[in-house]
Amino acid sequence: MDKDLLAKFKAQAKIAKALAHPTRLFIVDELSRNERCVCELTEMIGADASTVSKHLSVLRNAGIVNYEKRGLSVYYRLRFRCVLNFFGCIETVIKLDAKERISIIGKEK
Amino acid sequence: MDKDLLAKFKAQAKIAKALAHPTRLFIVDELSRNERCVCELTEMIGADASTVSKHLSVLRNAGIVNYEKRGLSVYYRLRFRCVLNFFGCIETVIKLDAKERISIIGKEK
DNA sequence: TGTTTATATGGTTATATTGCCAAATAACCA
DNA sequence: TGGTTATTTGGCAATATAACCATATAAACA
Repeated sequence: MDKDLLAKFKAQAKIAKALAHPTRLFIVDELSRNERCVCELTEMIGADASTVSKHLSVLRNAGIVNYEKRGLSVYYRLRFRCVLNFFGCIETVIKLDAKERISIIGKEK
Repeated sequence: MDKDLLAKFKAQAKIAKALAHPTRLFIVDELSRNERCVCELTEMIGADASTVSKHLSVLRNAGIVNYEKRGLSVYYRLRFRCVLNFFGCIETVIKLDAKERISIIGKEK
């Protein structure tokens, strides 16, 4: 595979990977409505604060979110709303998949 | 987190995860132009055929690709072109990120 | 039937990811 | 200054992923 092409796909994969976790998708979804501090997200998610912080660092590292410290809290924001477009498509995949699965029941080995 | 919401994000994460590898992104990109058999993809990618086959099984499993056996070969096709929309956004993230990184050089600790 | 070719699967090893706890850092306030 | 709260970081154990080799399956054809 061509070197430049490979670099492009590596960069893309990094971002897809950053989104590839239920907790991080929840965070992105939540941030699409409002900025949120870590403690709010931690409360909503119900995991250890350090776990949430690490998920946020993955999103930060991929360039998907921004943050701003105000007082004791760190507020995170979505940097690109277009990330959300992805999910429209994903929903298509999931729904069609569910439909086909129903029509296929009993046909699979 | 709500149970249904969690299930939704798990389903979405499965698809994002399936896309989160350079080789699989290459495959999706290639299939967006044309159907391809495993041997063609293997040739282009330059990895072991078993490795490519496993990547394809990940994409199959996530519902992203379809396949059809003809003779000795198995031809894979993209099931949803909308998956490609994602990459427009990803490119935005990557490019803006590169720009900002340049303007930040020397400012990072 | 036996051989060849294309794919898929099982097994193994190396590496990466996840989640928690404990400890460090940083801002605020008494 | 010392204490409190919010967040991040380091470390560790459990689990998942990726790549290869060897093997199994399946179609084509002599």
